[in-house]
Amino acid sequence: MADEPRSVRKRNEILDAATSLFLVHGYLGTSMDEIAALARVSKQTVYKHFSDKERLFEAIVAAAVDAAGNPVLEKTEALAESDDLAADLRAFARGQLGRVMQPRLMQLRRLVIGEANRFPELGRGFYERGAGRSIAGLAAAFERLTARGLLRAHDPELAAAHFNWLVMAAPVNRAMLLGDEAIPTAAELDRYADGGVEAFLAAYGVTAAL
Amino acid sequence: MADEPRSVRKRNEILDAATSLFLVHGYLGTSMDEIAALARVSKQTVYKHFSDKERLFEAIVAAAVDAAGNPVLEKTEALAESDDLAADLRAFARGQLGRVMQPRLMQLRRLVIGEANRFPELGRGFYERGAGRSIAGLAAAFERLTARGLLRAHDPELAAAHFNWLVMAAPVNRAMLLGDEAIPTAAELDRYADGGVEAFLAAYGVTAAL
Amino acid sequence: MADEPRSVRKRNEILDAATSLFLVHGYLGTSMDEIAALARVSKQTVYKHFSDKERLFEAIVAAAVDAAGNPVLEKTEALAESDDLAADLRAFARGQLGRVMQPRLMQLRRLVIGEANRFPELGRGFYERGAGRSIAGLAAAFERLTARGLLRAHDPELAAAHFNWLVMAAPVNRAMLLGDEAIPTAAELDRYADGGVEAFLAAYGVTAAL
Amino acid sequence: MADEPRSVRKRNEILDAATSLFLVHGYLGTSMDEIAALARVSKQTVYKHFSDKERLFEAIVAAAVDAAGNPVLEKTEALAESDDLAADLRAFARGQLGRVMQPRLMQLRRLVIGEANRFPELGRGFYERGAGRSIAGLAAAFERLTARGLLRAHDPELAAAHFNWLVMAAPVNRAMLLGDEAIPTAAELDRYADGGVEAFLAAYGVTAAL
DNA sequence: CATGAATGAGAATTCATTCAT
DNA sequence: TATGAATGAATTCTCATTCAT
Repeated sequence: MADEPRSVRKRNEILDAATSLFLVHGYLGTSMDEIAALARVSKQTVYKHFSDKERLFEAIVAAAVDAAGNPVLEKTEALAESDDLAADLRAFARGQLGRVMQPRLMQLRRLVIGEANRFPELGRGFYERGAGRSIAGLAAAFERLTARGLLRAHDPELAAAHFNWLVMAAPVNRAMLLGDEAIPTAAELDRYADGGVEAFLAAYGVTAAL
Repeated sequence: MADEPRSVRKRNEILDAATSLFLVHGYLGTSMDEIAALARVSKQTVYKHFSDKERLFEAIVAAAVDAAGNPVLEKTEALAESDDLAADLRAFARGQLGRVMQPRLMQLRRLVIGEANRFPELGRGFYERGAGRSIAGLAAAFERLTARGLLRAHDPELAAAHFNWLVMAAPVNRAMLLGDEAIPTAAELDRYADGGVEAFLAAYGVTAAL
Repeated sequence: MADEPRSVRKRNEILDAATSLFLVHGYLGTSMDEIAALARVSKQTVYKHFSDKERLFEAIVAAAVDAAGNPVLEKTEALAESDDLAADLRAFARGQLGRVMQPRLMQLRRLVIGEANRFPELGRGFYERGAGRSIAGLAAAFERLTARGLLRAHDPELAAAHFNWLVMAAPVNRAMLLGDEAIPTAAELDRYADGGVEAFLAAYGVTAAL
Repeated sequence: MADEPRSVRKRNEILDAATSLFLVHGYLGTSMDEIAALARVSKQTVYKHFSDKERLFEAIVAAAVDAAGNPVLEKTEALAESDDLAADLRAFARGQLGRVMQPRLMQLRRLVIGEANRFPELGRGFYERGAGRSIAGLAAAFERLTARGLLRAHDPELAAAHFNWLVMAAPVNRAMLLGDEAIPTAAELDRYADGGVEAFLAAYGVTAAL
């Protein structure tokens, strides 16, 4: 771990430098010189590892998306077998929202959206690993929960999207447009999550039928 | 009107050219030369009208946001006095979603988000005239509807946000990341709208209580 | 006088504007646009009166040199017939020094020196109407005064140069290099003048021989 | 010495090229392209060594002023202990005048004066290392010589200025305004020097009192 | 006659990329 | 392997000057 080859260490330093620059200044707003300088590496070294600025950028974003992770599948699988759905949905919602609203992820989302014309594949990757995966996982869970009689989701895909965005859309949209200072505190995020879950259960829950 | 002064005509041609270029290639990706060429105007003329690239960009975005309009207030006021809430909400949702999902507006949203670090005021303006205004108008309407016994929105602001994003979030988010080819057809948009309204009424409607 | 033709008035406004700009920013540092704007005249009007930027500049400097005047000849003629040489030399020195040290003239001198490579004739004109003329006038006076036995100037030309620069050189050189804030007060200038005259008389006067 | 690093050699070539161009065409009249071309260096290399045109200019002038030197202090110290004042003053005057009147120094003086508005510090530096230092050194010497009874300089500072300008002012002023062709020959300069010294001694010497 | 526009070049500065060393 | 230099084009912006209207 401390003994990884020089080359790998340099590569990571380049990735780190490039990531923080690209996230803040965008693709065109970041120069290879700045990246090399921040990574304290010669420009040649950068080009040795990444043949292109485009390729470097794509590697950056892919790595950042990966790093952001989205361990939703394990959680939705657990959700499908929940015994206290309201509580478990709340916990799930809080977890997901807190993860998504990290400043770095917000910046990454802005970056990917801003470059969607230039790098369409990045947008697709971001979507698929992000909201797409969440909604797919939720849809499977909601289908199972409906089968178990704990939910009434005739169209599980749609219900999953509704759940996802009831929880996320408002803070995400604000943060996209209003900048990182508009990112709510953890407590506020919890309220967004709880409010979304409450509305979702009112719409799709079975307890309402009592 | 056909006789407006040359100067005004030129100015508009510049604005048009700059808008289409900025929307597609972004701020840094668009050069003043390209703008002048597309407007079939000399660079000097561009600079005589807009002292700066930054100022030209801001003017572009402000004009585009204005042009996008958002005549939500009249509509939410009508909504507040609705006699057939389900139908009227559906109509409202369809109208808003169709308006918001116009390709040009999608591009503008991508642009503003991508440049939010460089031009924070633009993000704020976009938010306030867009989702912000919609939600505010809806909140007022929902408060009135709750008073009239047609809705149960204890927290009208939150209910408004929920309505807005139940209808919009899924297609907007997809289009942001997946590009204009991901913009659904009108029929699909109507389904999104109807599905969102249905979920909203299930959660906040009074008919469920019957 | 109040009724001079429009054209002449405009011409003077252009000259005024150009003068103040050229004096401060130099030839290359001043643009025709700025001149036209400051004169509140269209650029065409500027070009109607002065076919060229070069020609305008030359006209400016010539006019400024003329305006600075140098009414030295009348005074040196009077000097030649002085009955109280010490007092009259002092008065003359003070007058000349005060005239030369006006900020506008200092700026003009800087300008002409700075552009001496580009506009050699301007330097020549400035020299001839300035120090050159003063020294020539003084030389004639000193020759007469020597003939009258009031001075011992075997080489009147050299003595005139010595007089001129004993009085002027120190403050002029300082002001050239140290800027207008280094221009001495009137009282200080008088001391420079008196000191120069005193040294001159010690070197060239006849009273010392008593 | 022949083996100095490439980088240093390039830097010096840039400095040389920039100096000769700036001296002749001034700050605005010289372009970075011309400098790079004359130095046979790419523009990037220029910018890698000097981040700015302004900074390059300042470096040029500072280096030129330094290179001009002004080893006046040693000489004035020797002067203070002179046994043959007239001869030593003449030698000193001839040396200083010859040094100051070098064409390159004249050009530098014109440049600094012409840019005194844009670069005030350069004017100050030039003054302090030039006339200012000379006069200060002379003043100290004259004070000592007065104490030794070889001179009558009640106000040594003023006497020093008088000496300096009696020798220098006429040719310097002519050369400033009339261009390098007006620079006198060495023989003429010697006559200027001798004439100045003679007048100075007539005014401030003690032999006159015999 | 005077304004707005056009021209065409040139300014400073920066860029991504590649070649020497 | 990595540094400095080179390249060659592109960027924003300004300039002097000239047409049209």
